[in-house]
Amino acid sequence: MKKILDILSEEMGKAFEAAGYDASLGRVTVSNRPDLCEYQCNGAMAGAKQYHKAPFMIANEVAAQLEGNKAFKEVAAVAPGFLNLKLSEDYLLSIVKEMKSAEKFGLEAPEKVKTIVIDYGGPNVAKPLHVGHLRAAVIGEAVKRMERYAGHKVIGDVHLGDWGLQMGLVITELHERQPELCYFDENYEGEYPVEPPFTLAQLEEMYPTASGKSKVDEEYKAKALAATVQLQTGRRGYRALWKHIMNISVEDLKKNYANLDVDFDLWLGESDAQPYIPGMVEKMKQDGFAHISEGALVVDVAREDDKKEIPPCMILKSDGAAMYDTTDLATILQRSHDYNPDSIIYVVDKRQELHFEQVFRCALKTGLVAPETELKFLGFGTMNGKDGKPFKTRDGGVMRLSSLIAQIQDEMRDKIATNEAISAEEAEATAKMVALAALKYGDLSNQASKDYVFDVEKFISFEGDTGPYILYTIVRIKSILAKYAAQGGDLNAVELMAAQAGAEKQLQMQLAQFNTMMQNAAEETAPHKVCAYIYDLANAFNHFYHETKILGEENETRKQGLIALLILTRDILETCIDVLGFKAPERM
RNA sequence: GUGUGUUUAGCUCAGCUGGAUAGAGCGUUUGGCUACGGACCAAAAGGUCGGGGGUUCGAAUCCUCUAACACACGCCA
Repeated sequence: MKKILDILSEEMGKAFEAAGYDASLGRVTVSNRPDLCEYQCNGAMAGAKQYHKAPFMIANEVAAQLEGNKAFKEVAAVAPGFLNLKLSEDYLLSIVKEMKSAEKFGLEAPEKVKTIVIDYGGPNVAKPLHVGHLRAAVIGEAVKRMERYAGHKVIGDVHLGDWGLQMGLVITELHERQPELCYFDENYEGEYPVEPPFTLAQLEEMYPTASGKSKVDEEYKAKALAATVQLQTGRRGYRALWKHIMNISVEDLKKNYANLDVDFDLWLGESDAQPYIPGMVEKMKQDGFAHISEGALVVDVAREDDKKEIPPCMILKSDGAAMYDTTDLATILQRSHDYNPDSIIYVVDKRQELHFEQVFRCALKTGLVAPETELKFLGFGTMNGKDGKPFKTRDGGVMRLSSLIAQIQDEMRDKIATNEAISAEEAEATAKMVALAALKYGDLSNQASKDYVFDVEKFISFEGDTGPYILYTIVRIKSILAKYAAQGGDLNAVELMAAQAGAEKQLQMQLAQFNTMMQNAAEETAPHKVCAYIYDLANAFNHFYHETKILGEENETRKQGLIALLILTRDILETCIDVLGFKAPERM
């Protein structure tokens, strides 16, 4: 169904036309002066110059044309030329009713259904998830769900970091510790053991140790680099070790992501793009795109009109190994081959923007994807502590994601436990649900591209612009509906009614904005707009709630109308939080 | 050095393709439960929108200069 502002703009456009002006001047927006009107049109002022006429006169002429219009209860021309509008309650009702019966509450299917691959997560195997991975997961998941709700075909890929130097580092460290293992014997021809030679905990400890050593020990680093190349070029024992690392690590990653209610359609990684590398490199050479520069094989991606120098894309390092340019390019080729996507969206730390700029240019230049393919970099900012500096543990270390989540869940459990007589199991489950909402809403309500302050106290608060406040509102609605049903009311037999009071009308108008908001948020891949919307909606509801007697309403028809409004509000709120990636409990 | 981003109330942030008196939350002050969840609601105080210049009937928003901070800038990812 059409968006309410388009419907109103159309009516207004007709009035402009009837008065002898361009219909495009009739654009209607939500009022920024709610004390004066509900909607407004500023077209008279915009058209004043074009028609050499005082804006106020134009506004008056247009207002006269809207005399008796069914959509507007009131149209006022105000100096210097504003058209202040109030909606007819009956007309608003017709819109809200249509919305209620429409699929996806009136959100129209996109003109073209796009196939979108979304690359988020980006965890490195052999390394525990830390807070830095949180934003990618949370934002990526929301964007995935948003685009899917908007009607696109969306494929989420975790894109594991499983093919770089970190693997060489782990292998080297293991060699230092257990050189006798058969994996290191180049003459070994038998089967390798099924059981891995290390546990998850050992693995997680080995990587940072190795990483630390390589930074101070040149020889050690050289070994790790060599091991990386050997792994990539297929050394049997290293591949077997790699497989062990993968198995252990991916299992753990899946568990962690499941805790966040983040799920990927694809668990591919850099290594899966490996088969595409040789052909890709060969073709880049043949087509004359790749050349040797300072010992490495590169593709120039600089352009004449660049404001700054863009370094070339590095296809192979001077030692012949692939690096992240290479795997990202090969991954594009792979995705193009597997899904022929219209769009690939990368939800990645914004500090990698230049790298992806190079990769995108290279992919387009060398023809890895069709020229019309959209390669989109959705960079997110850093999570800072309250001091404004990157988020760390108390002793300055990197905080593991699981610790962070556990901490928030603990605090949430304490809060909920102080309330009512809820069973321990329910309290536990509810605490997890509310904690997740707090965490995700806290992140998503900020613009993704900006750095933001991660303030646990603020996020888990039940007051203000927080996840728990949104959940609280939903739970409150559910509670009333449950009571209504318990009193013998039939939730399926209620019908919306025209608003009778200001707060009720405000609520209906807010509901009517849903499709506008969702389309806009999806087009702009902006989850924070969904957050802003549900916050406004929750406020509109709570305001209405405090003004209106619902279950105590004596007129049965009116009571049913109010219940119907509650149901729609609940449904919209739950749809929105589902898109954001969290859920509301039945009570809390 | 070059480029990108940020700068809006004490703090954390919104502000849609330029429009009326720049909005929220937290914090501060005050008021509201014998109605359906007071984990709520209502109200007040608080801002030369980093600074200068320009475009426009009209600028937080567009252009330009400038300051501070953050980030990035070939063989890690």
